Amino acid sequence: MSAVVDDELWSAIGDPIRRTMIDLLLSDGPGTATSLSRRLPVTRQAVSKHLAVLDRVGLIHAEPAGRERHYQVDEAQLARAVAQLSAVGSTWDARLRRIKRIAETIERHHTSNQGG
Amino acid sequence: MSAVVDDELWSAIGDPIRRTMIDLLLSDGPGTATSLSRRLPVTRQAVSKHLAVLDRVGLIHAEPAGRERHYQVDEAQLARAVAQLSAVGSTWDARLRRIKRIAETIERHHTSNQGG
DNA sequence: AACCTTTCGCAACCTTTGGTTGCACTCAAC
DNA sequence: GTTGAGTGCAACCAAAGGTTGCGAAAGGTT
Repeated sequence: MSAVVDDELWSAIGDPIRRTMIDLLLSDGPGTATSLSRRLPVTRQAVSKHLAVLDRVGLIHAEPAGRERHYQVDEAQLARAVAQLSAVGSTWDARLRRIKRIAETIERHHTSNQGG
Repeated sequence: MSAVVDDELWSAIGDPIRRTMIDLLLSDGPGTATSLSRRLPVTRQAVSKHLAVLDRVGLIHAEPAGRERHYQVDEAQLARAVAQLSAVGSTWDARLRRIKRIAETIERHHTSNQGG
């Protein structure tokens, strides 16, 4: 019954640092562990681990460039992630609406039964 | 530059178990730690801890009923969470589209410069 | 009332994950 | 070839998710 989501993908974007990293890669273009760490409140090594996580689920991929490793967002995979976000969102949204409708129905019953 | 999201709220719904719990509470109505644990792959105590987390960020609230504690979703707060999901989603979506447009522009340049 | 069952909360403990520091290696530039 | 920036690996720490074990409270049964 629960929305069919890829837990790996979700937990990858569930971390606030990783979300910010994706944000940075999208807004500033490809970057390295070092360049990203300069714009984040954690060390290069921590960033490196996060990059490994994102790489493992395919949200980003690395391109060796000399002594550097340039990471960039995999657009298709991120699009999938976005789709899952909106899927879960709309599922909950629909349920909330249904609940609200039922609540209103009950409210009406009360009103008609007990005369306000 | 990153989407303005409530990290507490995000990390609350970032956990797959907690997401499923919200799902269950929405689809089956209010439940207890015990009732939820029967439908989840973790123990009652683990569920109890998750309920505490969700309660702390206001996504659910408890109602003592005899020896039981009935938890139910706070609709307004969940609506806020859904809004944040879609906010992040659409931010990324917009950036992806922009990148795609730029990529196509570059593609066109190549085509016109190198003549195919 | 006494008893048994269910549900809960607390505490101890283990494992994974995110974070840090330290160090050795590589590649580029001088 | 030396120096400097960027990487990767390893050890170590703290917090989070999970488990078991136990004792307490509420409800049903006899």
